[in-house]
Parts: sequence; C-alpha cells; structure tokens
Amino acid sequence: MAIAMEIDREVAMEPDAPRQNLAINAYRTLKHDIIRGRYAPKEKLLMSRLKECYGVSTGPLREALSQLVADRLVVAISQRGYRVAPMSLAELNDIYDARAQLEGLILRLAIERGDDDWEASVLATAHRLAKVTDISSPDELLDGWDLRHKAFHTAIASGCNSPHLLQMRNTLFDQVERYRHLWLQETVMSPAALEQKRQEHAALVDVILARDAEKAAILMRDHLMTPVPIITRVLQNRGIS
Amino acid sequence: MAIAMEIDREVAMEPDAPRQNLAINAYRTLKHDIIRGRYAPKEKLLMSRLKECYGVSTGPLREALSQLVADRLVVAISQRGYRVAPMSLAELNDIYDARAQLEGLILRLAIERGDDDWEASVLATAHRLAKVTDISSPDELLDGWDLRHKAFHTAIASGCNSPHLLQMRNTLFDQVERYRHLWLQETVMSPAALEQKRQEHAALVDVILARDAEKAAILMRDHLMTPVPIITRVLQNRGIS
DNA sequence: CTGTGCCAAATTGTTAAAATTTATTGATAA
DNA sequence: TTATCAATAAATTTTAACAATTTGGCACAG
Repeated sequence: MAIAMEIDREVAMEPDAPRQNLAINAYRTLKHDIIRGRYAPKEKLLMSRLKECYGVSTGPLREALSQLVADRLVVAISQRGYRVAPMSLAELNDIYDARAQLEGLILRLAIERGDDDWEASVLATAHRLAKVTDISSPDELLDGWDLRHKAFHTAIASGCNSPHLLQMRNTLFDQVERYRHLWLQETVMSPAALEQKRQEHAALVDVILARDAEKAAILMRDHLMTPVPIITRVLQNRGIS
Repeated sequence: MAIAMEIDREVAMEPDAPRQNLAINAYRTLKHDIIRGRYAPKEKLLMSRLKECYGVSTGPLREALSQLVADRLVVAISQRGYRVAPMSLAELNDIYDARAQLEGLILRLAIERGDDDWEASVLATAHRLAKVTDISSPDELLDGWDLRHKAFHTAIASGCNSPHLLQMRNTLFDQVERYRHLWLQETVMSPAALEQKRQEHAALVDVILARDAEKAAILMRDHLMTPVPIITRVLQNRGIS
C-alpha cells in the first residue's frame, strides 16, 4: 500500500520535492546546470571538482552522473571519466523532428481519447498562460512564462491517457531542453513575440476543442518547430556544426 | 576523434562487448535477470545479497540499480532500498498500446523515408528469420528465433532515420520485454505457430516494399498485439491484476 | 487486540587507500 | 627541430571499513 503510493509518485512526476537522498539532489542540480549551459558541451566533468562543487562524495556523485548518461546529457568514456554531451546541428534537427512526430502522435490520441476534465485542464492552463502579458526580466521569463507554457503543453498531452507515452515525452523533453534554452536566452521575448505565441496557443485550443486532429497536428508541428532556425543560428555563431 | 567514436558506439548499440567497468556489467546482468523473471515482480533487492551474487561492492551496484530505476525495471523507495518493479494488467495494456502506437509512427516514417539499403536489409533479415523452420528446445527459441525476430523488426524501424525515435523504441522495448518473455515461455512455439508468424512477417514485408503505409500500420499493430491475451492469462494465473 | 519501546538489520554516505589507466613532461636520439 | 619513449603525475574506478539514520519486527504491558 505504502509501496504502491511511493511508486506512483515516482512514475507520475519528475520535479519532486527537494528532500531525498544526495544522489537525486546532485542529479537534479547537475542536470539543471547542464541544461542552463553552465557547462559547455564537450566540457570535462572532473570528479574532484564536482565533489567539492556539489558537496557530495564519490558514491552519490557517480550515481547522479550515470543517470545523466541515461538521459544522454552526459557521456561516459570508459576509464576517462565523464563529459557533457556534445551538441550539433544534426542532433538539433533530429531531436526536434522526433519531438514533433511524438507530440503529433500524442496530440491525435488526446483528441481521440480526452474527456471533459481534459478539455477543462487545457482551457485552464491556456488561460493561466495567456495572463502573462509582459515580461520584465529574463528570469521572469523562465520562472513565469515558461513554467505555465510547459503546464499548458503537458495538459494537452495528458489527454492521451498513456503513462508510458507521457514518460517518453518527458525523456525527450529533457534532451530538447538544452537546445530550447538557447532559444529562450536569444529571444528576449518582446511583447510582440509574446502576442504571437499567445495567438498560436489560442488557435491550438480552438482546433483541439473542436477535435480537429488534422489541423491540430499541423498547428502543433509549426508551433514546435519555430525555434529551430533561431537555435541553428546560435549554434553556428558558436562554431558548432 | 577518439572521443567521438566512443560516443557513437555508446549511442548506437545496446548489447555491447562485455568488457567495461563493473557498474555496466552489473547493470547488464541484473537487467537480464529481471527480464527473464529470475526475480519476482515486487521482490526486495537486498544490497548484501546482490553484492555477493554479482561480485561487486556498493558503489558500482548502486550505479547499476539507479540505471535500472531509470529503465523502470526497478523502483527505489527512499531509505528502504530497491525492489523489482511491479507488474500489472494495467501496465501490460498501456505498454503494449504505447508500443503499437510508437511502432506505427516509426513504420510510417520508415515507409516514407527508407531508401534502397533499408529495403535490402528488411528483405535480408526477413529471409534469415524465415529460415528458422523448427525449434527443438526453448533455449533455441530465445537464442535463435527471437534474436532474428528482433533483428527483423529493428531493420524495419531503422528506416525512419531518426536516432532519437529509435532510442525511444529501445527504451520502451526494454520495458515490454519483461512481459513479452512471459509470452515466449508460454508459447512453446509449435511448428504451426511458427508458420503463422512466418506468414505475418511475409505479409508485412509485402506491404512495406509496396510502400503501403496504411495497410502496413494495421498489419503491424495486429502482429504486435497478438501476445497480449496470452500474457493476460498468464498474469491472471499468477494472481496479478 | 492494540500500542510502546527496544533491538537487530538495512540503507545511505564518508573517508582512505589500492589498483589501473590515461595524460604529461622532459630527456634522448634521429 | 622533431620524434620517440620512459618516467612521473594525475585521474578514474573500485574496495573496504566505518558512522549515522532509518526501518522492521517482536516481546510485553495495557
């Protein structure tokens, strides 16, 4: 009974409370730092440095790192330690294409299977997102707009009613987020751009509630793919091919 | 240069050479044992027992276990150690549905994107699979037929040309395989059943080479879903709901 | 039958140190 | 100067012993 509850909690949500064993804490903060670009793509992750930096010893640290390897955010080279996973235009394109495909599949299923509660949560999260009218600082963008934006898309996807498809979506999102962060940094998100996104979301909500799977899939794909050209430019400016 | 090669090797294949650090070895053998049912679904994985059983100490063992948690084959309960992930009819249905959906998506893309080499490898692996005419022992089934069967389906999927979609397919397959193993054990695979499968594969090859995505998706879904009723029965006989 | 408190067992984490492997440096030879 | 190569330094990987904390079980009293 208690076990089942714990398991459900583990499966259901990713960003859990910050109280757990040290390995999970280290995993979370390290992942956060890699996604936010604190470490450069192929940078060496020195054991001794990480130990003092995150205040954990070898055991938990290696646990955290091997989980990041499973997330493909870190690569392990036998007997030569760990490095931040490289970034490339090829991976950018593949990751965004895979995501668009998967998100399209999930959206179709959600439109086919979603119930009234699902419709309600889509509307609710869309409303909460639309209420973010202007953004003062970049921090506010990440902590405010982006959080609600994620909640909106997650609400849409959850209609597919398949824990395993949603789990795959989460895994892929972790990998996409490092690239996506480049876009969020580049786009200061002017009120004009914000309004543009707001309209895209409104259009999505319309076709979703009208249960028009074909139009929804097209709108979703366009919506997801818009950051790709900007990210491409950023990567090229940094000399990444 | 050497780094890039190593990375590619890491991403590309899962069943690597058995020479690497102890954590990866322990991970592989433990995973194998869990999938093959050596440990019961909710069984406690005692640290001390695993240490002597696999001949590794705490460090590498915890690494292996946390990777299995990421694979959802093991669940961690804070301060109470690790257990083999539970099995349920609900998960069986969700996992097979998710797999059919994903495999369908990948198949459509492969039919759309696959080139001549892809067609050749589909034909080649299908031929190799069809050559397995009869099976004497259950071991031969797993080591012979199933290996070629996996190679056939992997060849089909690889036409989608997306490393990340294929990676997701692998991850999901690891989770499905524990259920699928129940089917392989139950079905002794009579020559009649083998012939049935052979015909399904031949039909699949036909529609795939004819690039008929719709028919292929339907055939594939039926082909993937056949084990579900048998597995359901096995689970119920074991008192799993 | 129901709590309560104690004891054994298990998890989690640290530290130190051994064994290997990789990287670097500097001297030597072509 | 350049290349080779051995010695040395550094880093990874693993073990082992130990401390701290938590959980689980069990006798015992109410």
